[in-house]
Amino acid sequence: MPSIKDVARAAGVSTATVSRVLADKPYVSPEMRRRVLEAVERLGYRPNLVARGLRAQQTNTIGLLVSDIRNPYFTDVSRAVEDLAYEHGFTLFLGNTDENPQKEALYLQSMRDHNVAGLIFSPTRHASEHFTKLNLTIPTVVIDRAVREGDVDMVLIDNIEAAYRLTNHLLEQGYTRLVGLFGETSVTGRERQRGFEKALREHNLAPLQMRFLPPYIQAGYEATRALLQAQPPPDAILATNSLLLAGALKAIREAGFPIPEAIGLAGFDETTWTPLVDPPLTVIAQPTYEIGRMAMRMLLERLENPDLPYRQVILKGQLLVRRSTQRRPGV
Amino acid sequence: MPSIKDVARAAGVSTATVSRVLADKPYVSPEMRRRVLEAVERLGYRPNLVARGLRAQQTNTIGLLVSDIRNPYFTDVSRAVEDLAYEHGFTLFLGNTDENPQKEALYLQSMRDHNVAGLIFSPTRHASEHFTKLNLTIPTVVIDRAVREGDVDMVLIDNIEAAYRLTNHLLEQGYTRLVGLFGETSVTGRERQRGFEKALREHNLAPLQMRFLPPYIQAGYEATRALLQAQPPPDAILATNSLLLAGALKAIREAGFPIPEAIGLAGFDETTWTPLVDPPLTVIAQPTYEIGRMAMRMLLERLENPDLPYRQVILKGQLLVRRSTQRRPGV
DNA sequence: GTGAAAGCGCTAACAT
DNA sequence: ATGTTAGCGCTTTCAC
Repeated sequence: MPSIKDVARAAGVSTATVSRVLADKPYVSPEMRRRVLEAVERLGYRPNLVARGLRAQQTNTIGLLVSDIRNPYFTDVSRAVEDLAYEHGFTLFLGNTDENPQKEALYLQSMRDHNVAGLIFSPTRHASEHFTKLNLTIPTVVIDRAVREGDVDMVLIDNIEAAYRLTNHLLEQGYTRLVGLFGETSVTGRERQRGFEKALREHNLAPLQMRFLPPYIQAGYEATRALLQAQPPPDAILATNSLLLAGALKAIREAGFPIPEAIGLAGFDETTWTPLVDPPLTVIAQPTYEIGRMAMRMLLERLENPDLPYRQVILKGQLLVRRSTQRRPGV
Repeated sequence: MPSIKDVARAAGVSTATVSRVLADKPYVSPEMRRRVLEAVERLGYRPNLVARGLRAQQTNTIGLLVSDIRNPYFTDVSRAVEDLAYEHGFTLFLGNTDENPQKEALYLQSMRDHNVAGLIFSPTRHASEHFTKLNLTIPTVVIDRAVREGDVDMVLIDNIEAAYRLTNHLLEQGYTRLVGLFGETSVTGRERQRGFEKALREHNLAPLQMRFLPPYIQAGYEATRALLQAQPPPDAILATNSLLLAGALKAIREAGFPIPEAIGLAGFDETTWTPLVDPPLTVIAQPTYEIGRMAMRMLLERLENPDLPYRQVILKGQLLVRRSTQRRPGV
């Protein structure tokens, strides 16, 4: 790998001139520019980004910390983030925290140690509740989970409202014995629970059951299996992420309850399969790509202008009504 | 951010001693070690990885280049890679190439510029056919797509065999007018086509149609829609990745052909939804997590020992027979 | 055992 | 307009 010195020697100029040419700085004669570019070309020179990062005390990397990239929500978000990062010459560090505060802390350390320019970050419940204690000096945009205190940019959806809307839809369809499955590890789960309860309360109903679960299909499956044993069983299940939803569907299927007649099923997150399963599922679709794009855009703006006031962007989920909750198709 | 100098000053030693202590080098007196560690603790010192990377001419990062992280195959692989990377103190750079040789080339450049220690890489068809011309000096493990020439470690599945097995299964079920949907942009698509044709030939049949498509649901959907118009229509469709498969399912559904009676549907890649859709889909399940883990393990071994002979690991896909191809449930 | 000093590749302040 | 040089933070000779 040739260094800037090699280029300077080959072009018969100083390294400073090479640097100037490459940075498109003014005050370089056309002749010098030509000679430098020729040498760069001939040697196949590429600037060493590690050296540049050290010197500039600033790298062109950004860190993306999510709980699990396999969660379709984060898969989509990460794609959006990466797209925009790529367009702007940033490279993406990816880390899965597994909703584990310790792993999360290690990754935050690592991102700092790597001197990333910025961070897009979906904090665990623990981190979102003690955000200021994290002492993040890196420009950060928080996604998906609201942070109580602390100055940060955030991109969120209105979880309470979305869960409220979804629950109301179930109630309008005549379901009354509702069960809620929530993520236990993020504040998002709590918020969706609030919307769920609010809708029920307004109808003078109480939840039949509520479960806070880790974000795995298996967890949704096992919880649902158990819940279906109750006498009388629930007549509707609301699962607040795509993993719990998939698990719930599997359990209801196996138990032989017809959907939507005996039991209604609704959840969060539009994925490839929600319209394709049997029956197609009613969900709140989050604008995942837009969330990722917005987060990255806000980060870029903050890098450009650190004094910007902190902003909190709240996007709305979209209710997609499908057969899994259509108990009254005629109504 | 305190630097090693600050630690040295605080501990009353030289930076060399601090470095030695942190690297757990021998020949440091217990007293010095104690003082250094105390100062490190007190100042909250963290080594700057950018500086270390420059000095060592070696970073603790690895690059993962895939066509699209949203493809469930790559989502799973990336999770496995990240797990193992994390366990070994490596941080992951992620890039989507979109099957675009130019974007791919830029990313390969970028990875080199960042001086990554190693690369896990799913080449476009173009790159896999001209692999030596890529002139990769970084230790690399190629996944998913075989590379013709060139010394590289690879982790693959036997695509010809898998497609052959899947096609035979369709033929055994009595389907005869088979259509194949293949990825156009990777060599994987070609290989699966070979297995498809081989099975047909052995039954003295010819494919009704074959289509090479970009890896998008929409592409699978549109192609299938068109294919179903034929007179007589196909009686089975084989889609060689999960995106084309989802598109095909959607089109068949809309056209109102009952699966598996009027038309059989089979494909590649087990995902959350393949067992949950209506009807559940027969697929070749690739051991995605194992592929990612193996790739990363091979990379770590090569970093440890660059003189290792190059290895090609071929894993077998697993045929999961479900209702979508069960035309003869009794047989 | 410990410290002084060079140097990884780059940029920017300063000198000319 | 161009060159000289210091220094980003670290590790590793080399000298003592």
